[in-house]
Parts: sequence; C-alpha cells; structure tokens
Amino acid sequence: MKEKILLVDDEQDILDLISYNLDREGYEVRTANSGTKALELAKAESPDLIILDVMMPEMDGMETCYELRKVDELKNTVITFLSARAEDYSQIAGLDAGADDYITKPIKPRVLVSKVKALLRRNVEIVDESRNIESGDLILDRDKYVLSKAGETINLPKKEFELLSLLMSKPGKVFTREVIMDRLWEGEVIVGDRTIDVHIRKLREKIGDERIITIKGVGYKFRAE
Amino acid sequence: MKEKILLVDDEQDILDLISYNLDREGYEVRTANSGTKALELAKAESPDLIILDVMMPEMDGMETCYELRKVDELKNTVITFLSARAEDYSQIAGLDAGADDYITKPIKPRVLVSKVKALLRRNVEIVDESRNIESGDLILDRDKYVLSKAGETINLPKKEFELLSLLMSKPGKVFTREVIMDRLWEGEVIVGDRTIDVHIRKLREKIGDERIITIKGVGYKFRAE
DNA sequence: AAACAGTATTAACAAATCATTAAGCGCTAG
DNA sequence: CTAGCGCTTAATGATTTGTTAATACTGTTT
Repeated sequence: MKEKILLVDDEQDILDLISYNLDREGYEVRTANSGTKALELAKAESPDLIILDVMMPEMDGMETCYELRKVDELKNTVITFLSARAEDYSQIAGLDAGADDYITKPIKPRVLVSKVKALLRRNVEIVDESRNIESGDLILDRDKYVLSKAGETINLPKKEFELLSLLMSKPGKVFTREVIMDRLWEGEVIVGDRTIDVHIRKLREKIGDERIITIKGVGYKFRAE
Repeated sequence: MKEKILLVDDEQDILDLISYNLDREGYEVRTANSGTKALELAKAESPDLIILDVMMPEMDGMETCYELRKVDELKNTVITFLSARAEDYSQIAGLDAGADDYITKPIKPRVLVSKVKALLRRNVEIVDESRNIESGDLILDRDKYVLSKAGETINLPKKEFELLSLLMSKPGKVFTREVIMDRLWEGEVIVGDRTIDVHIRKLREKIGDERIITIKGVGYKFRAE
C-alpha cells in the first residue's frame, strides 16, 4: 500500500522535479497546477500528504490550505507548504492556516524526501496514538482500561495493562527490558529483571503464548499479524 | 572518525584551495581531476561527501552525478555541485541529477566550510533516521530485530544480528576482525578469532553463502549488489 | 611438494538468559 | 481487621546463545 502524495504548484519544472524524486522513493504522486484543481483531486483521492506551493495565481497556497482543512476526509492528511521565502512571517501565517510543516525553496531533493518520510511517519504515529489498539481478536481500550479477546472482556491489573499497552503500541517492535522499565516504573523504584518475566507470563496466560515473542538478549515484542 | 570528502575539479588551483581549507578543518580529503577518476575513487572509498564541479572536460559534473547515484554504496553520500553560474536553470537541473546542494563560485573558504559542515550534519541525521538496511532481497529491521529474506522473516540471535548489521551498514566495505571485535564485544571480553568465523558461518547458513565474502588476511564484507 | 598461514566446519561445552512456580508483602475493600 | 488482589522476589529448571577446541580445508610461499 503506497502512500499517496498530492503535489500542488503552478510551475511545471517544480512538479517534475519533486514528483520524480518522490516517485523514485515509491510514493504514489498526483499533481495539480492550481488550488482549485488541488481541492478537486484531494477530495477524490484523499492523499496522505499534500505539498502546497504558497505562491500561485488565483487561489494561493494559504487559501487552498484553509479550504482543504474544511474537508472532512482530509482530517488526517498532512499538509506542508513550499515557499521561496523563508521569512518568519509567512512561516507563521502558513502554519496558522492549518499546515503541518514548511519546506523552503530551493528544493533539495534528499532533504525533501527525508522530510516527507518524517511527516508521513508522524502521521502514522498520530493515528496509532488513538485510544484503542486492535490486533487480531484483541482490542485494548485505553480509556476503559480493558482488554477484549474475541468479544469477551478481560480485566487486566495496572502493570499488566501498561505492559501490554506498550508492546501493542508498536506491534513488531522490540522493547528492551530497559525501555520497559523506564516506561512502567518511571524512576520510582528499581525492580529486578524477573519481575518483567512474571508480568509477561501472566499476560501470556491471558492472551495466549504466541502473542508475545521473546528475543533473547534483547527484549520482548508483540506479534504483528 | 574523520569524515571523508571527495573533491572533483579539473583545475588544480581549485583542488588545492578547497582541500587546504577542508583539511585544516579535520576532514580527510581526496581529490580527482575528472569524472571518471571521481567514480573510481568514490567506489573505492565511499566518501561521506562529494563536491563536484559542473564544468569539466569529457564527463561533466551532471553526468558524473548521475553515474554516482547509480552506485549502491553511495546511497547515503551527499553530493554537492560547484559552479560558476548561479542561474536558476542549472540549479534545478543539477538537483534533478541527484545532487543535494549547490555551491557557487567564486569560492569563499569560510562559506564553503560551513556549508560542508551543514551538509555532513544533515547526512548523519538522514542515515540515523532509517532503522532499516536493505540489500537485494534482504531487509534488516533494527526496530523489529528481524531479518527478512524474500518476504520470510528470520529471527537472528543478538550477536549474529549485530554482526550482520555491521557488515550491511556499509555494503562492500571490508571489516577487519579487529574492527568487528571492537564493535561486537566493546572491551568486555576477549574472544578468539574462531568465534567470529562461527558467527559468520551461522549467518551464511541463514542468508546464503554468497552474501558474505571472505577477504583472506583482511576480513569480511557484505556483497554489494 | 611440503610447510605455512589463514579460514571453514563441526560438535561439545559453558554461559547467559528466560520461564515457571511458589511464596511473601503491602494495600485496600468490605 | 482480614481476605484478596496485585506486585515483587527468590529459587529452580529449561532453553537458547555464545565460545572454544579439534580437525579439515584452501591457497601461497619456498
């Protein structure tokens, strides 16, 4: 699943340059040469990221951004400006219009690419941050402090809940014992390594052994589907 | 850990001037007076930064840049142009060729040095950002602590993972036994040479014999595609 | 071709790390 | 005030990972 990027600028050269670079990185790139067209395309495609030139005839970047932000489907879309001037004034005004970042010309392809990557990653993280985490038949409800497994609800004690919550926040990612301790016992006390094992064990008892994977010498991770 | 810079220009004066300044700042500077030689040197040394004159007889800067970008080991290398003309046109064309920045003549040593510093700093950030190393059908995921080979995931024990991670961090570069020991057993214990062989062997069992190449009397390297 | 230096391979051993169980302690609800 | 729950630890057992030693191999030098 490629991530979609909508690129808006009135200069064809810029469109070519940027789309060439993003395309090479494996993104699906759409282009528009005016704010009006951008709005149309954005509604139709709901891209993950919109790169918007500030200076355009007719409808400029700021205005387009305001309009884009009104569209409900684009709530989770990251918008970033593109501008020749790095003046503070325009930066602030741009972000006020609902943009998430600011890229200045002249464009340096590799900077652009890594910025785009960072923005999209941030987006993913924000989405992940939602209160519920699902994976397979498990649903972890951070608000209600409850875990559901295949419909039935399981009440987890605090430490177990937090541990599972941590592991499930990034399925597949390994959490070292050190990190786990930092998160679950922030500085308070120092607990032994076996404590973590025991909590892991209790969790495994409740959600099944396969879900939590041990990486010896490294840490634990939640099995990504 | 000095950072390596490759300097390419057909005029000896320029080479002298720039390398004098960069050398004084503690960088390790190599020079080439043609695009062809630059390619050779770049492949052999995989520098961190390449400064490329646009106007050169035979193979010009743009063309050299295109060629350089095709080389896999130079993926993370920053390339910057050097040109007498600051016209917009050449800027865009140059960046399109895969360069990261543009330095204009006449060269002001102080400006050059600070630009170089900025470029290398950025490079560090970019490299740090991606926790994955890819090569061919292998993907090493440092977060998940797994290796994927053609889709299927392989779990590697810590030492093996670290060893492969080291080798893959600079494909094609030879790591001596000494360096490997430094990185994998930082001062802790002293292990025999055979230990490394065994880990290499286990890795080869898992990823195929062709991937890791032995250079007798020197060390091991990961085969660049 | 024999001696040599360096690497490969294998299996056996040692060490590190994790799992499991049971038990104790402290807090809180009833 | 005490039963119960949750948290932690200790003790022991199981497993994986790391290391070494012994031996075989490969290529190079004399």
